[in-house]
Amino acid sequence: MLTQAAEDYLKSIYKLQEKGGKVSTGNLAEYLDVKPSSATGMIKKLKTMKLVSHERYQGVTLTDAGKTIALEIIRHHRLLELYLFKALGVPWDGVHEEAEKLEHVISEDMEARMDAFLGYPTEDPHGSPIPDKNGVVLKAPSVQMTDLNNGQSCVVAEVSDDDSALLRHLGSFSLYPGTAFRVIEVAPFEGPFTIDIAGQQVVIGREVAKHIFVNNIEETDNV
Amino acid sequence: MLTQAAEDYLKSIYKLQEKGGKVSTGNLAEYLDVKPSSATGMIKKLKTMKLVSHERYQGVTLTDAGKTIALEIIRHHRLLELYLFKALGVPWDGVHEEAEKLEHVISEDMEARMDAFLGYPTEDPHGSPIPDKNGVVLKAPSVQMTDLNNGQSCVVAEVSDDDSALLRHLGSFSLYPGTAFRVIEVAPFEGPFTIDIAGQQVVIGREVAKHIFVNNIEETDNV
DNA sequence: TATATAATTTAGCCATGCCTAAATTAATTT
DNA sequence: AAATTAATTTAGGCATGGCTAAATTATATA
Repeated sequence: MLTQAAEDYLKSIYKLQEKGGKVSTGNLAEYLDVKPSSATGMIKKLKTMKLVSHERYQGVTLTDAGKTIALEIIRHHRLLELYLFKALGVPWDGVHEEAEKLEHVISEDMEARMDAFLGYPTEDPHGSPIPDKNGVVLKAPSVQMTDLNNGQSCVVAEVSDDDSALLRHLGSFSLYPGTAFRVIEVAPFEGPFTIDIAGQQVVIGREVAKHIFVNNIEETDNV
Repeated sequence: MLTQAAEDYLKSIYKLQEKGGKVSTGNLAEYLDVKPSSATGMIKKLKTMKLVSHERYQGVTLTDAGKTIALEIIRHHRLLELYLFKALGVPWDGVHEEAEKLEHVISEDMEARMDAFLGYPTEDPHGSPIPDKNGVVLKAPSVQMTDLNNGQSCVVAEVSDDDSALLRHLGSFSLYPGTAFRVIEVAPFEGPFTIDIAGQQVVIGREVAKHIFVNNIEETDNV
């Protein structure tokens, strides 16, 4: 069995790899809120376990074995988020923190029972894909909200799950995955977005919009 | 926040204290499957935290603060056992192992949500009392099955939760808490018990009977 | 009471995983 | 290309919580 710390490193490498491409010691350390020297140490250990590849100063890559474990942990996390949300009514801005601890601890049996209870779901409450039991992830293509233009309509696909305050903010506008909205105006000079959600006009700051991903984009006539 | 190890020590001290009275370093170490010297070390640490009292060679006692934490962990454990059993259908011989890991990790919020979901229960699936949120335990008095005599009828009150094979064995006779049975014969010389459960005759070994506690004892006529 | 035995504690080591500070290597600027 | 700056790694330390082996203290036996 891997330690919790090792699992967290693998998960983080997977997520950084997914976003940015190359994963440096420094990026990884920053993401995990540890010092670079600590990351170096763990990378060395994971390498001896053949869970990552690494050449000095070159960045880390997950091996197939490492990726399998990373996806297993991510699956646990997202199944737990959805389970806590649906079965216990934990608010969507609280499920991440709870899942972060539970993900390392649940058995395969419990994973399977939650999966069945939830009807073999494919998305967590923030719209992130839940890898299936074989580690297969199907992520619908989506676009960062900051790439939208005036007059476009779309549906929220996914939002960041790790910032509780952000989630409460989005929740106050009902900006959940599945919610449709229309861009009324993008303020110039990297300004905020004014959008229409179910007839309500709402202003979304640019920094917030970076954490929102959408799909089903359509051009609509201005009102 | 306490470490998981420290929580396990407090819980174990509470349980040993409950059964036997004096808790020695050796007993504690054996119960936790560590060496006595390891127990000494942790006892010292818990003492500096004022969670236990201890004088060299005299045995350990929980302070009020230590007892509060022990009961909190036991509450988590038993609520989890019942929750896993009722909400996820985990078999009763599997809930202990799972709860053993989860008990250290769930939040107060999750504890409260499970408690509400279950209707503020007072007993886990093995008949052990669930301390309430203030740490109050109400344990109905019960008698070890080995103290029963021929012709007595009773109801199963509680069984040990930590031996999975034993639980499967008991389950095969439907010997759950709440199940009534009548003692047909106690074999002499510390022999096994022959009992009647719902018309079925079953032989229960003495060692097994030591793990079963009963109440509502009545004398009945022999058939 | 003296001695043997059993329980407990101390001393010192190991692995994990974090840290700081210093050294090394790579990348960038002049 | 040389020098500066940035990234990474190494070296050595700390806390946790195990371990073994040796010393100590208590208990039981002769």
